[in-house]
Amino acid sequence: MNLVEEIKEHIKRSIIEALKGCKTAGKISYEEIPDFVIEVPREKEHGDFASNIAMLLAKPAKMAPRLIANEILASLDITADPYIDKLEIAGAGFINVYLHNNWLYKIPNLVMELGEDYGNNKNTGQKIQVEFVSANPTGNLHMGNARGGAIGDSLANILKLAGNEVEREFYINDAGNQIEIFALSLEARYLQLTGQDVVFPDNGYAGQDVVDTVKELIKEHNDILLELPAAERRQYMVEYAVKKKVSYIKKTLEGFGIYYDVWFSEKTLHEKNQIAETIHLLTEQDYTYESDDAIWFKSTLFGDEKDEVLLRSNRFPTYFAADIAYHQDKFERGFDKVINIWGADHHGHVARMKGAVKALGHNPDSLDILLMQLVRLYRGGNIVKMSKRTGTLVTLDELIEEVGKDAARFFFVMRSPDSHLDFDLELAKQENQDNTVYYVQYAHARICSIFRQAETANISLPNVSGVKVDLLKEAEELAILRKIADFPEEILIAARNMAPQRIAHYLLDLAGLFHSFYNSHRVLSDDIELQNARLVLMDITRITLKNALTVIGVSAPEQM
RNA sequence: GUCCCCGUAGCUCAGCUGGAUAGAGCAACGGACUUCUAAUCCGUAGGCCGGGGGUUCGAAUCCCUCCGGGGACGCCA
Repeated sequence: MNLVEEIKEHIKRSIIEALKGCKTAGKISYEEIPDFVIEVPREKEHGDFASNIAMLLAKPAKMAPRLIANEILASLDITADPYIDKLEIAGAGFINVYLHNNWLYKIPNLVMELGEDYGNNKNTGQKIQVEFVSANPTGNLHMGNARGGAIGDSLANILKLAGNEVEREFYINDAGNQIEIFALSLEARYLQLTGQDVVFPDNGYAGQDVVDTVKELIKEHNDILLELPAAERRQYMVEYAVKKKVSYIKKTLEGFGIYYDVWFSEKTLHEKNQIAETIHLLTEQDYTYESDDAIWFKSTLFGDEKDEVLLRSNRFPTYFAADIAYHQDKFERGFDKVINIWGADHHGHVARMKGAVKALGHNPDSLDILLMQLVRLYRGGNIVKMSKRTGTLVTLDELIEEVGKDAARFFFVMRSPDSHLDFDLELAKQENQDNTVYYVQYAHARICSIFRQAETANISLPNVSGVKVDLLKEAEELAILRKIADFPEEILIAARNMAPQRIAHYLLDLAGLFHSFYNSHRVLSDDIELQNARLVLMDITRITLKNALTVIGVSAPEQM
């Protein structure tokens, strides 16, 4: 249920009706009605909504915008209109729409009725998959994964509220080159730990966590390892380590409030021969060729700068080949839209991935890739170079430990995915007190406190149906109602633009309006009817804050 | 060299499908607690939206170009 959208549609329909009337009467001549908007003006003095129709129609109708607006208003009868109170022409030809306040008084009932579902929009029938984080199971999660996690999970929540069926998926890169290197790293550590003098591979995973994993392995299964031939031992170790890493990743992400529907193993693509089949499909369409002993995809046909290797000269598939097979699998599973959250360092991969999707006969627009700029980590003003291979990184676990889940998620999601992010851990810790997430959480806690206070005085939340909500006439009260009314619309915009940061900013706005209200008016008072109306206002504010916080994975504490 | 992202208040960043007088937090300055949590509020100050050109009735927003910062360009993933 989205009241704002409903009213916008109502205004739009009314204007279109009026225009048609004008055309029939010969007052305005036009071929087609341009795609105009009903928007919320920045300035409150410009009404509740405004439309730009007259300006857009000026050229085709060969008429001054203000004259067009005049004609529209003249043929628009609003005397019995359920929402519109007043219309006026302003500026270059804007039509400003003023509503009766009564539409805002529908909000309390609506929010109370929907509760935690408030914010939900009507079903689109679309099935969307969001794939995010998908970190290699060869090491710990780092800051970039943390940002991807915060953005991906929030976006999935937003898309759900926007009326879509949503699935979250984690792609486990448990095959290919880096797994080979991982295996060699494990083996080297194993041999070192059992007293042999071996050189650690140059490009190996040097992190302490690899050593720890091997130590655990030795402790649990050394008897098996001793018996196995080298190649089988390596295989055994890597399977053990990947399993450990995946379960660690899962646990850490759950600690960050992220739960996946599907954990998809790259290895299964190899095992089920899906990569070969996909390459075969491309070859059938004549999109591949052989050169230098390798098999290439003609990605230049799809706007890429150069062709890409699918099968190396050693006949091992590249990561790209596996990824094409993976996307083929996704589309075969029937998603209307597939969204990937990638680090910006993968941007070169976008054009050829879309090309491959198109080559396979799918609409490339049904694949959306949200590129997220990388996180640079600082500690006390000094940049920290992060590398899994050298083992110098700050893990997501450490981040949660140092900064806290709520602050970290809010921080990541507050900024646009497009913006480069410098994260100074020292600063984040120091700023803990001033962190904006607490401003929002405090608003929620304060409302809960009012209800605790009420309870000690034996005052309880009245049933909304018996409450005179039209007693809420103060500017601060109306502003809160208006903001709450906007929530479902805000979800739609955030979904359309894949912009989770909008929800964080919405929360700051709503919390700010609440704090202003709190400082100028009292909820609990001798005026029982007004008190009841305000208790309802507080409760729907609390519900909306909580729902929006839930969207971005931040908790709504009852006390602080 | 080619491609991607960014450049908005002292700092960190918002700004929707182009819309009317440019927004928030922090920092600065001045105020507000006998009353539901002062982790709050109210007020003041702070801007050539990197520069230039173009499209448009209208540009922070779209296009071109230049400057500055970051990143990607492998039979790695």
